[in-house]
Amino acid sequence: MFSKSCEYGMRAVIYVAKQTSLGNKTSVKEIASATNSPEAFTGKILQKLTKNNIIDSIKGPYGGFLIYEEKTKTIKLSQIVEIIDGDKIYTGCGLGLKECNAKNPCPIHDKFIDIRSSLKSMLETTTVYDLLKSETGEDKILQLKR
Amino acid sequence: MFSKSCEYGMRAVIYVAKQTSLGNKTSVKEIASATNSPEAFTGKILQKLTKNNIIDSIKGPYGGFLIYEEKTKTIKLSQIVEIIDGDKIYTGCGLGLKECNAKNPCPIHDKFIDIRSSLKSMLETTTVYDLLKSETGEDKILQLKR
DNA sequence: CTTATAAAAGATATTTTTATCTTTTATAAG
DNA sequence: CTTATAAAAGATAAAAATATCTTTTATAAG
Ligand code: FES
Ligand code: FES
Repeated sequence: MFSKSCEYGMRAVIYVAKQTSLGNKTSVKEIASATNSPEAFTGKILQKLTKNNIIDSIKGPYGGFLIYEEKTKTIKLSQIVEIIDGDKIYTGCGLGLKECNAKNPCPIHDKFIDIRSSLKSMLETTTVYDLLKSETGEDKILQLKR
Repeated sequence: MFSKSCEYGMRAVIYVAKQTSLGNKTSVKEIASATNSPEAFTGKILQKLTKNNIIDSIKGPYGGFLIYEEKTKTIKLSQIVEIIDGDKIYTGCGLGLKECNAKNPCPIHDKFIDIRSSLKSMLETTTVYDLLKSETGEDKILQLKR
């Protein structure tokens, strides 16, 4: 569904948010290890997310990454996906035609846009904050490694 | 959503089915041109689809690819996708964890499986035959190039 | 049997994605 | 000011996906 880069990115943001909520800044090394992602590559992705103002970073000793809780309420999964994977998943044709166009639909258009819309809507209505909150109770673990 | 190979494959199967229904066998060259796909690469994909018994091929003069109408009723999009892209799209975790497991769910599990299931179900309930039939009338064009 | 045609199979090349390594910049603390 | 730390930036490298080219096999027709 998503590229590896995007998966690493989403896992990283969730982990950073969790750590910030616990009062910790966290390093590339720690993020990569906690999310089971390659370290240097994760660094590149964090760079991109920082440039795009999803997370914040602080250089130097006692530095690291963080994202304030208030901000987690405004960051939607759709933003992370779009920054890393672009908007193909929201606008692209299921058969890979250059443009998806209801006026000139491909054979799977009607069925495909239902799915595509649900996905878009799910990503747009899910904030990082939502993911930190347990849905079933207080102690659901944030599972990011396996 | 799908790999380019998979997109080419779906477009090719739809085109072959359409041509068969018109009484024509069709060549790699014609399929590639009609679906706007790279010729040699499309040949490879057609090979794979033939081996997996999705379409039939005939070598030599007056040869080409075909898929009988009766068969189009039994071939689901899900089969084409699985042959080319594997089952990651049906079973994989949205965050890319090694396994998606409801007993040990990742933070987006609940929301993600809804989408994944709808997609799976859509692909499993859509046959190649369905795609050849107009949904709004008799003369909806099969759009495979753009 | 020979020739022409078209797919199958195999080998190679290109591009994109993923991953790593090195150098630079910022900054906290002594 | 110097040192240590950690991210940013830039340069390479490796792997996977996409694409092409060449050789082989099957077969229809003369
Ligand atoms: S035209 Fe193909 S999905 Fe809309
Ligand atoms: S565990 Fe991640 S989607 Fe199921």
